[in-house]
Amino acid sequence: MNYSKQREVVLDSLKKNVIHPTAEKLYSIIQIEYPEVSKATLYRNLSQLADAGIIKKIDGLEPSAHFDHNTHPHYHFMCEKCGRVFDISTDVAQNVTEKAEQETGFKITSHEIVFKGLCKDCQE
Amino acid sequence: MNYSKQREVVLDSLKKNVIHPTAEKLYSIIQIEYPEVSKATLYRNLSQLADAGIIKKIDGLEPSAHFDHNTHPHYHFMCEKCGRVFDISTDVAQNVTEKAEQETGFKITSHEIVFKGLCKDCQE
DNA sequence: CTCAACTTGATAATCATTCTCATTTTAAAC
DNA sequence: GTTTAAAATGAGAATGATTATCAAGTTGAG
Repeated sequence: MNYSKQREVVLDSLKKNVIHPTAEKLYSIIQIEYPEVSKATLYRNLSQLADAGIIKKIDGLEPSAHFDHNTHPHYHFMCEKCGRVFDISTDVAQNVTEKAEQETGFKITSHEIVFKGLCKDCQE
Repeated sequence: MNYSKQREVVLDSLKKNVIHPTAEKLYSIIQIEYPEVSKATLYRNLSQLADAGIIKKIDGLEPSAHFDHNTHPHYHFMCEKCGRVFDISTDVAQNVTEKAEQETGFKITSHEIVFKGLCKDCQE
């Protein structure tokens, strides 16, 4: 991957926005300061960065993909009221890969847990 | 929900096809025997049945949604080679909801785990 | 049987994303 | 610093999945 100003902007903006934004959300954020980044470039760079393991695409949050600059293992929680996405520690489900491999005989390379419900703020 | 022949066909076809088909896959299956079921009706009924809790939409298997007639709690595994989706017992991750609620203070109403890797057949 | 609510098929519309391609930028080699 | 091939870009077209629209047909309680 060669350097490009636009890719730098995409990655920096994702790092600055810990809200696990969707591509569209990130696009609108970037537009404010860097209107020179096109939508095609944004999508292109999001997949490239994800392929390179520099960012992570969060599955399970359809209809549109969310992205996370934190590639350390962790799970996610999405509040069904405010829509915000929070990180959940892997502590909540230990050795799941091992257990699932034992139980099935499958070779598991990745897994993802998505919780849904109400965040603290929205419970009130 | 009133009765309709088409809805019956959709539900029966999903029950007969344990492969966790996508909407499009199910459409092509249904077309063979019941060409009178339109795509709009299929999509409409899939969401209605899912809203009613009669079937379940499996998230995390983008880009298109998969459906499951088994609404009992269980997880999923998708083989990255053959694309098949298998059920995984909830044994592999016990008390995750409780643990996550304790850790975060969020009210969790649902969660989903999707594993990816190679199924038994594809490991050879 | 009647009638309002529900459902349908056909198709248009929408949304998210990917693709195309001519132009521009990057960076390694000279 | 010039050359050059590979990489990256912007604009917009194209695609795929899904949802919306709406006139016409179906269902079921009274």
